[in-house]
Amino acid sequence: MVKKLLIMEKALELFANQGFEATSVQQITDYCGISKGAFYLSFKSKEELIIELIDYFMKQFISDVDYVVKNSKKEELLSEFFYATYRNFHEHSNFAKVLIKEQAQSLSEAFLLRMRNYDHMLDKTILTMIEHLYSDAVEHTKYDLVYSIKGLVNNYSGLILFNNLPVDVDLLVRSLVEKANILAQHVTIPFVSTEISTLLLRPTDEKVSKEHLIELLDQKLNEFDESIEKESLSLLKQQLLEPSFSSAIVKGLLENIRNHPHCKWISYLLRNYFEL
Amino acid sequence: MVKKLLIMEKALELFANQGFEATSVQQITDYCGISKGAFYLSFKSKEELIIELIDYFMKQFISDVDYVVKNSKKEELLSEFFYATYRNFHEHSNFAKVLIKEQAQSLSEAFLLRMRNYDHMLDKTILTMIEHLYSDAVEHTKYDLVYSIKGLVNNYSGLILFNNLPVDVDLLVRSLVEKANILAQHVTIPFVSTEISTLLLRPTDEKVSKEHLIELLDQKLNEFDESIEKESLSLLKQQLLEPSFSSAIVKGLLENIRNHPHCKWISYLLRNYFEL
DNA sequence: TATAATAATGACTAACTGGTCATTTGTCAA
DNA sequence: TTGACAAATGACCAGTTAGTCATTATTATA
Repeated sequence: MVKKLLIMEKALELFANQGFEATSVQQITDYCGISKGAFYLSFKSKEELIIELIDYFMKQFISDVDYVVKNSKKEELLSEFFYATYRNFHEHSNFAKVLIKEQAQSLSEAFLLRMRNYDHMLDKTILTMIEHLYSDAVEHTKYDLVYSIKGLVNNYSGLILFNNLPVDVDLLVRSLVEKANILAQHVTIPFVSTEISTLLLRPTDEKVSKEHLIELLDQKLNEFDESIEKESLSLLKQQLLEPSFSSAIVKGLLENIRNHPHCKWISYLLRNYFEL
Repeated sequence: MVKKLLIMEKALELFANQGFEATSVQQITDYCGISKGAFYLSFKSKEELIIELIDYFMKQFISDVDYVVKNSKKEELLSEFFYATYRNFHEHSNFAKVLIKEQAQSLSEAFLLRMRNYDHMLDKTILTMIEHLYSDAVEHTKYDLVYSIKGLVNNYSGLILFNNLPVDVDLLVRSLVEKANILAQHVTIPFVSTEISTLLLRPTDEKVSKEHLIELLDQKLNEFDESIEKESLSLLKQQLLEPSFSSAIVKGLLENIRNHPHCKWISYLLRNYFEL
């Protein structure tokens, strides 16, 4: 299983520099110092690799940002959001580069749908943040604001990533916070109206079923040795099967697993399921 | 020569849908209904095709926007800028898609440098616009504003192009104008400072030499039959060799050729050369 | 040590890539 | 009708691609 991560890391590096299409499996295996056959023991195709990469990093990114948004004090919410975003882009800069490069690229339909799905989740998180911050004041402009904020993030990220700019993180965040606030307070003419937003924010995204969550929990339970994490996962499974704990306890249990990289996603899903 | 345009058009369509790397010369020639050999009679390589595409459309785009910026009344300047931008993106939507998709893509070094060059020209035009509009009021934030405005354009363009949104152009422009004005008036914490801008806006771009302009003029003169355009070009060449006309006359001559698609670029270069 | 099970290899395939060039086709004037 | 020239063809080349699989190496178990 460690080999899989090696391949993902090295491949990501190559993708970030040359693009997905322009990087061959041979190049990846050479760069990893493994044989071509070994690659196909870990991934059943080159496309599966890119999809796993997308899943791996987007799940972390979205869980992280969503947690921050839902657990920050109002006065720090916006800056915490931008810090979280920057942190993710910075720590996984190769992935960020691939993301920006390949954003609209065709690749496969499967890839596109997946990306749109994650994008949509991020939209919802940002919308939640905006509603919480400005409530009724931005009723007519909130969807427009979502895209403006995403736009700000994309612009400055691209600028920084592809020009290797020296970054004063605090300045960057202050600058972004100011812009977001300014736009929220002064914009009166939204381009993305409520009508248009219905075209963008697709109506239904499949509700995560209890069964699916339990399946995921079982999977994770097998991965862990005895630990706080394992115990927490086990208790969360109990709560799923028959609710008995108070929401404070559930929240605490989620907190226990939150910081383990392999639990961020399940933690995000459960937090939404329990509506915490 | 008409075949060259056919190839460019059809290839652009494929590039917009599949990306440059993912489109083969075979596909292009099949789509054009010509043989592979015929392709190589028009372009000496696949890369030359993409470079010619970039040149063809970017020259039109930049000349157009630059003209609008330098010839609009102050109160309409911003909206004229956004209209011009939208018009170009809309009329050449396939090129716009390629541009957004392939923006950061590796491709070749030659391609990258070329793109950066055009990008830089656009930056300068936007900067000129901002300085003219807000003068001293944005002294510390103007570089940041350049990237914010470019960001706005990119975001909304991407949104519209890749989601096939129905567009109310007037609304779009009003919305963008408002945002630009709001940012210009309220932003106090620029991320792109004067220092950082020196890293982005490269210091020197080779000054277009008089000889180069004359060469271009001669080239265009051969293309035209007797016409107002040809006469204007000829007079402009005279003016280059030994200035005698007043700037009003020169401006009029430039106006004569401006709208001919093959003259937009030379018109842009001359306008900058004569500092009109 | 012997046996079974798993991990890893890299030569191989079939399909496709950008690009070439001897050959054919089409279009003129004589 | 002929001949000269340009335009267009597509079989072909050498190289690369994603993916396979018989073979070999490594490890664990008894």
